[in-house]
Amino acid sequence: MPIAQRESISASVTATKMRLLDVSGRLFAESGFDSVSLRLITENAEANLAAVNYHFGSKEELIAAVVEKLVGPVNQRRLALLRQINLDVSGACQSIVEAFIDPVIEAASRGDEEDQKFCKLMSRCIASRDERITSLVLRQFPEVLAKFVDALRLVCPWISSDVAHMRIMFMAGAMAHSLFHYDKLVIISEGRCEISSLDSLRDELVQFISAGMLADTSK
Amino acid sequence: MPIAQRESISASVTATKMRLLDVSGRLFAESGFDSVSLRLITENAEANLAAVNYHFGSKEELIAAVVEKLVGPVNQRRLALLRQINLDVSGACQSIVEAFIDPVIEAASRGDEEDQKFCKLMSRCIASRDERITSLVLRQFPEVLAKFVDALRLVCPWISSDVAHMRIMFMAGAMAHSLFHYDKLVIISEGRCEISSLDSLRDELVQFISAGMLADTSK
DNA sequence: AGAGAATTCAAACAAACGTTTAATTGAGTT
DNA sequence: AACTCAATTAAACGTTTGTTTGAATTCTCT
Repeated sequence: MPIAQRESISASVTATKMRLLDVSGRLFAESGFDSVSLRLITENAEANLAAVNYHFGSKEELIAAVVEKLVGPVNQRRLALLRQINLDVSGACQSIVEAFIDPVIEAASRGDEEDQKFCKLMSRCIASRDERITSLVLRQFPEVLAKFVDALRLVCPWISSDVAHMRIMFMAGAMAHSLFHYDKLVIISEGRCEISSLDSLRDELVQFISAGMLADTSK
Repeated sequence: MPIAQRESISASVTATKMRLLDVSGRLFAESGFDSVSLRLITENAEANLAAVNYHFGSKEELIAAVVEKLVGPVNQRRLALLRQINLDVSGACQSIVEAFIDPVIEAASRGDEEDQKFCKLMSRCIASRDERITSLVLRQFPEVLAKFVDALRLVCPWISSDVAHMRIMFMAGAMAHSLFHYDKLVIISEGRCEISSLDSLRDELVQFISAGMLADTSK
């Protein structure tokens, strides 16, 4: 039924196309990109099986659309937050770490979906082991990496360029891993670790990584 | 009727079976567990297509064999190293971190294969997003987690149980992520970061994580 | 209302997958 | 030499996958 077609004639994005994007993201978060079939997607989106190929061309292009829609805004927000930091004040290192992490937490909390789903999908993008995914994600990442390395080395002059690059990688890994698995911590710890909210996870991540960033081997 | 029977004679492991295990590990490291077909495995192992089902029962059991053969010894070595640590001396925190990381580095360097392949496979096991894999890996992990949490809290009494659990998770994430992606750092950094050996990566990991472990929020 | 583009639909496609089957080999035992 | 049984082989099985097709339907605009 034509209800929401009041606006935007030329730049029209079909309701079905948006539904496919939305459902795909939710299913990809749960089971990964490969495990989710087009049949499962189109059934959940109440669309025809051929809808994905019609609107996106192929499953691969659907995945690309989901990934880029997800990581693009996050990286832009990271750069925006980084620009706002006064690198001269003490605590600037923690601000850098927050500029990297908070865009993900914000996006997760802002979403109409549950936080978990978003975190899992984001984690699958950041730390994917699939070359087809990483090539999509890493396309935007060189700029982010370079800017954060520069900022980090301004705040911590004793860190070499190589070490700075590695530490950014450590940060990404710690974040991606814990974003994906933090809800399992209760089980793995056999009840010894209580459920932690996403916000408390964020706080601990910032503390841990900030301390790691400030580490001085030569000291 | 061929039956994939449990090894009544424990010493008898066929040459074909060992070749399948070896080739599977190498291929799984490159492309992941799902993407590698039994046909590709058996061709590379110069065995018949039915060989996997004959010797292991199913592909799933082959994966389980590969995973357990890989992560089992590493976890045992972790616990052994942890027991040897004198938790009273200064620098004990770094020793704990080393006890977690070094077994992986040792196994990678000891292998007859290239380091990269081993690291990628190990990383796929540790930080897998596939429930079927994580359930295998995490079976042994509660003991490791509990022991490392206890040791960490002895050395850093100001850390709560919840925070200790999270920091172990951060450590695993930083390690797994960098083990898998460190060889890509040259490309992502657009040449600004030189190739780093596995040993130098290990040293920086230890420095970074040790500092993170020692972080004191209340300070 | 009617022409034309855009979308949806059911059906079929070829390819790849893990698994199973039945026949065959080959060394060790009686 | 006949028998045994684990191991290997070629071939086929039934599913599932992404993709394509052509007709039917719905929407847009004059």
